[in-house]
Amino acid sequence: MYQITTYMRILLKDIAEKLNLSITTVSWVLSGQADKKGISKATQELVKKCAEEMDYQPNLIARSLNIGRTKTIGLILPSISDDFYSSVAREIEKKASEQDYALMIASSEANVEKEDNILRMFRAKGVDGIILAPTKGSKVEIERLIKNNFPLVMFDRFFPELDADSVIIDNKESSYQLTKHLINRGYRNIALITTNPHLTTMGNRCDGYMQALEEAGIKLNLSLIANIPYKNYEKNIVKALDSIFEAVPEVDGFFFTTHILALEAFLYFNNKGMNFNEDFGLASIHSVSTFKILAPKINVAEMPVVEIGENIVDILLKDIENRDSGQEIRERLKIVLPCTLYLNN
Amino acid sequence: MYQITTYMRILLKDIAEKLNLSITTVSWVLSGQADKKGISKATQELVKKCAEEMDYQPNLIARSLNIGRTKTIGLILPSISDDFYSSVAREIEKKASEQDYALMIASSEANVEKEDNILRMFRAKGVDGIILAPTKGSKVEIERLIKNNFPLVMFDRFFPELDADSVIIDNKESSYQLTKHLINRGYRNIALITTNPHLTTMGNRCDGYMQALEEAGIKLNLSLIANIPYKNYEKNIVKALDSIFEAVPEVDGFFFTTHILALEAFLYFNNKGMNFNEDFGLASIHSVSTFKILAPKINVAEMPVVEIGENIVDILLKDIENRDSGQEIRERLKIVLPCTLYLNN
DNA sequence: CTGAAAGCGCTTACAG
DNA sequence: CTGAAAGCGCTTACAG
Repeated sequence: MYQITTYMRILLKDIAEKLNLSITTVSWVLSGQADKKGISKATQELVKKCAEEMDYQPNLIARSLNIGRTKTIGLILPSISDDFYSSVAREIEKKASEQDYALMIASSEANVEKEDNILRMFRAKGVDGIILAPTKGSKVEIERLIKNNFPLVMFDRFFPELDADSVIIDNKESSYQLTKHLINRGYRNIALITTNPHLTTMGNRCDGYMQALEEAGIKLNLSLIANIPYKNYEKNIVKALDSIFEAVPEVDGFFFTTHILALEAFLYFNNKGMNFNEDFGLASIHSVSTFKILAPKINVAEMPVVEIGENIVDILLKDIENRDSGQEIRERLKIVLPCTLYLNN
Repeated sequence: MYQITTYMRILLKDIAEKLNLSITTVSWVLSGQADKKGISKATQELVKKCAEEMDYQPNLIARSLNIGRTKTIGLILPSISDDFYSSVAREIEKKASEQDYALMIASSEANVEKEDNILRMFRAKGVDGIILAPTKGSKVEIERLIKNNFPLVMFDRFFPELDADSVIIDNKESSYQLTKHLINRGYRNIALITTNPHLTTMGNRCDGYMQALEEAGIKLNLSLIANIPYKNYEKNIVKALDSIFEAVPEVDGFFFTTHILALEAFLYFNNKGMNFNEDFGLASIHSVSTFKILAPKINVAEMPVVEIGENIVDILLKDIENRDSGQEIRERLKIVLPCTLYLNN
């Protein structure tokens, strides 16, 4: 049998042979079960010292194969480098590592096929649970996991038809509050700049906008609504803004359903030499730090990144525990976290 | 023996039993060695069809234990959410997944102990190689890996005393060019805003600054040099800028050794109501997209994120191949990539 | 063309 | 207080 040359690695066997003990005894000591198994203190000391000296590192692959757990969770993001996703990833990693879980991360690039492949790969690699910011499209693979009671938490996006644990924000309420605030401040021709409104997350944000208009008795002006295709949004938003300014020159406000679009619009305004901070009422779901300089008067509903990360990991680890202890499948948790509103007058 | 209840998983054994074949045969077909081993086409078809129908997923943990390889690489970053690091992480994931490698990611939080723990954890989990943006401090664990010829590539920071593969940028040259450009444009009192100058990376950037001054016959003014402690840099930079403006009111330029400090300085300038784009010559190593609006005239040396990611993965996979084929230890590669300069006049 | 069996490095029920 | 042995689910040298 051919075994790949790997550099010298100390095994339980090596320690056992050196000390004239059985592998069993060594394993028990090093896995902290020595007292439970009644190993003498003297032996415990010997084993620990020897393991230290030889710089023993357990082979966790072997352990995983044996116990059926890897202490690893898988995270699937549409994009690793996106500001929001990478912030959530950071919180997830932090929380997970506190509980001794490692993190595998992969990018679906907003592509269902890739997402499915990653889901299958993660399962094949034996992750204990999966965290997913899903992309749109067929959900066969996800449904299979849920049906099998595989620990899975979705976030950011929400699919009412899937009975999965999920952590999202109060999309409609925050959007409603932001739009209402703009209206209260006297703006009447508020454009809605969004992307992918067919996704529940984005759809709810649009709903909030519309509800605020309706309550104020402002008629919806379709010329003020821009649905930016996400692919090449940098180009598409230029066209969309051009046509809004052409069709509705009296536009006096902008509600952006994501900070990414807001940022891109600022670039557009800036290129056009517009004094957009003075001339328009601005609002956006989420922000980045540079908004403080770029658009100091923008109204923002800030996503609670830390809480999102914490909730996700809490739920997932509970799921994992549950499954390991053979519990009944409990009802899925659907967490909705409030955004923090930063309103200017 | 107690085995954790995991949901029904199809094994090679299940397929073998169903088809009245041996596990060996099934394994050979599914791992693409059927022709080599002379399995009849008919059997091949049967096996493939059955595996498909039963939705067979190989247990990669078992495979890994057997072959001593996991097809997984580990990535250690000081911070996952940092703009530069998450961009590099994205490229690494992309390149790695193309080659069928998965990515484990962990954050050292710029803490040597954590870094060491992660290195040990990654090894225990059997990653095939490690990519590391190292933090300062003792390098015992890294040296051990290098000594053992474990596939390892460092990036962003460089330690001359470590004989490791590394991918960095031309820190001194880019800094020299940026500073020289400011001088050519007539600025004479250029402040140097840096952090951690004892790190080779940052030290080289400072050297570039000093070389440009020296060549121009400008005497180094220590009052214009600010070394911002990285911890709480948001607070520390305020103090540092305050004292620069107090000590050298005629300061007319700023060279930032990282975009993070530049961004924070813009916030400061902005809060003070300074017209910093008009009054100062600005330069920075790396940027973020909002610089286009915030500081349209800043001179920038842009880090080649894509090339960095590609080089890292290329080298690491070559290291892995090398070790697996039992090659001699080849000389370590120390790649220095040029930044792209964006100079304004 | 196909299979029985050993082995990867652990964990743990069972025996003494 | 300690150990021999089975098993986790694969891969593969060897035999036929």
